[in-house]
Amino acid sequence: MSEKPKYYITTPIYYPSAKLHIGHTYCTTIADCLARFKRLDGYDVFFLTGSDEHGQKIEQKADEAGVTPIEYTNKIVGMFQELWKELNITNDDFIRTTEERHYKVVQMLFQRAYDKGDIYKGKYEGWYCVPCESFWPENKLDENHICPDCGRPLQRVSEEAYFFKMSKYADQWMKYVEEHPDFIQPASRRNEMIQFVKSGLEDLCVSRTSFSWGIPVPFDPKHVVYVWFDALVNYLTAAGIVDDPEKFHKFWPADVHLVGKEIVRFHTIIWPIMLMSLGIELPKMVYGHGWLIVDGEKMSKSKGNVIDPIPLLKEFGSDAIRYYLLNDIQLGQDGNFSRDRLIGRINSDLSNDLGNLLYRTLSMAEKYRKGIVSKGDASGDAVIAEASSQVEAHAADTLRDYRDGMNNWKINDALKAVWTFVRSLNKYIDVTAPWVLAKDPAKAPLLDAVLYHLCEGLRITALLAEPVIPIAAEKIWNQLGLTDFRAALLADAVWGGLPDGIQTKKGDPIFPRIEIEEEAKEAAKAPAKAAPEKEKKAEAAEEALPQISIDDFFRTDLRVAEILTAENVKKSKKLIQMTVSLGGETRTVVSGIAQYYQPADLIGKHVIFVANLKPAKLMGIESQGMILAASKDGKLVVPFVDMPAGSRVK
RNA sequence: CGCGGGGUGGAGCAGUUGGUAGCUCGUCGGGCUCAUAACCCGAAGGCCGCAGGUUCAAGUCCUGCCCCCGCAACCA
Repeated sequence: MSEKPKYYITTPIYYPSAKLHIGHTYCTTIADCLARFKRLDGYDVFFLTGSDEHGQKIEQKADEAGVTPIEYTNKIVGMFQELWKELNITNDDFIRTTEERHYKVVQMLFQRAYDKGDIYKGKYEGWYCVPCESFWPENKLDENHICPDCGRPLQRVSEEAYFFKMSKYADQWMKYVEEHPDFIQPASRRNEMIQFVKSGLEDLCVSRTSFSWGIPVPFDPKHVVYVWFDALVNYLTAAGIVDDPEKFHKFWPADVHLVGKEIVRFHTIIWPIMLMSLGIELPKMVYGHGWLIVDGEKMSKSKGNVIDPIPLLKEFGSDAIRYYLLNDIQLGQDGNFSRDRLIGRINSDLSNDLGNLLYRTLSMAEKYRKGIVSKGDASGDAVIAEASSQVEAHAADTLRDYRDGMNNWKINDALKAVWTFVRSLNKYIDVTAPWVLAKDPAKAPLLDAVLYHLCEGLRITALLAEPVIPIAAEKIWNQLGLTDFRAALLADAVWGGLPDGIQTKKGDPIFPRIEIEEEAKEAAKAPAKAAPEKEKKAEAAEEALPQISIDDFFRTDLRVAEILTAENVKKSKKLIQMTVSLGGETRTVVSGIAQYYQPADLIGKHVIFVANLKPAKLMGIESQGMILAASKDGKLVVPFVDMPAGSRVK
């Protein structure tokens, strides 16, 4: 009686300062696919995701919204959970860092590290740029101590904080990583991290006094625990380190933390060192996946090309999105998300290859055999016998390659193997031509054998496809006349599992084709979810503005301003700093137009200027207003006017 | 010399320890009629960013350069 092997996989816990985008969806989808695969392969799986809810930013956002921080995060975290439901994510737990169970763990572990002498009270000493409001560590500065951003002199400042002795463990870390080459994956990230540690580790600031939305330091409650000692510990909390020692014993260490490349450093350096200090075993692997790029550009709010997965899910269904993300994107590196490609993959792989295979197979079963599929006998025809045994052998090869791919972080290779098999079944139909066999009653055993091979091939395909397209996989299973899909295991994906004489039940196509014309109509109807996302977003934003009264309008003080000076902001690609005259007074303004205008072309020009805009700091420079510009398709044009500086614009 | 990723048929990507350059889509031609205008077969299309070097042999290893894209780091 051997116990089931266990598998503990996590995603990062996401920060609820905004809705999740397709990038988070990508990460969670990968984790879900692996979790489902392991379950299918007989593992006892614990799959964790959650939310990281503390910190100054949440505190501010909640304040702006006029609610308490927990009210704020409740709402956004609810949206996270809704998204995971829509995507068919099978997480076994959802941890929120605001939960009681987590407080206990953080405080206990913080205390433990403190008792051990690895946390000490110190002063956050550093060089501070007042205009930029940012700290700079010594090693980023030269002997002049000027701000790397704005070039102004820095001030030496200090504030009380607790520190964690990272530096103490640098050698131990290096030794561990050398002895565990698989700990950081892929290898390129590992090399990056080794370089980083070689360049020297500094102790980590683990508490703050400047905000209060966090877990209090147990022995010094005016401090709250800062970021990593709070967030990373979630993996222990959920595994039951305090509440459920038996569970913890079973599942810890985690088999893999799946993270985006931007947080690989925290998960592969800070986290292991924390665990070393706490005397807790390290996770077996941290895998850093790449990012999703949208039509060649990184997603960002300012570009307006952030993709919201919800409309996509509503339009195409979770299986299609999952399939696309898992098949079309290379795991270790950045991948391109494109709506056109998504539709292309749905049509060619899901509708044409797989969906149509099921549909035509069951159509023939229905037409020729009233839906009943018997094993038959292929030996009466050399060609059919040969083709049939090839299908059987291919099924076994497919299972092997699929397993290899799934186990080695090559999900797309695994899927490629499955789809090669699917195409071979389509070809098998062509070679055996069942419609010919159906005309000759003497060939009934051959026809049965062919239909059986097709259905059995589809049964195996359904099992292998489950981690990726769970809904469709179950539909295939049920249409074949099978039951209890949820209880099926990968071990059942061997040839011959389909019962003799089973009654199939053809249904509607499992993946209807997406017709391009309909798609265009759909896109026209619903701009927000249509491609190219970029432009549509911009249009939607414009349309979305509510009507305002004339009084509202006059609250904006628009003036003609003359540009007196203009220069590129140092180290900035986008910003131009200008001084402008409003007739009487002059203002400093920073504008993101450097990619479209040369400073020299601006001097002397008269532009429309928002004179009563609240000042804001950009690259450390205070911008006291805004120059109006028209934007379209990512291009900017500043309208010039021929009126004296200071003129009111209305 | 700030850090990192990348340049491979029209598009998007694979190419393990060097050994005949592959896949999907698209295009063109043919086949089939069970099927969701689908499926099957075939073909065209590549100085593997550039230039050197190592080697019997380089997409792959080394050096230099060019170009694109992220981040640091900002579109008020």
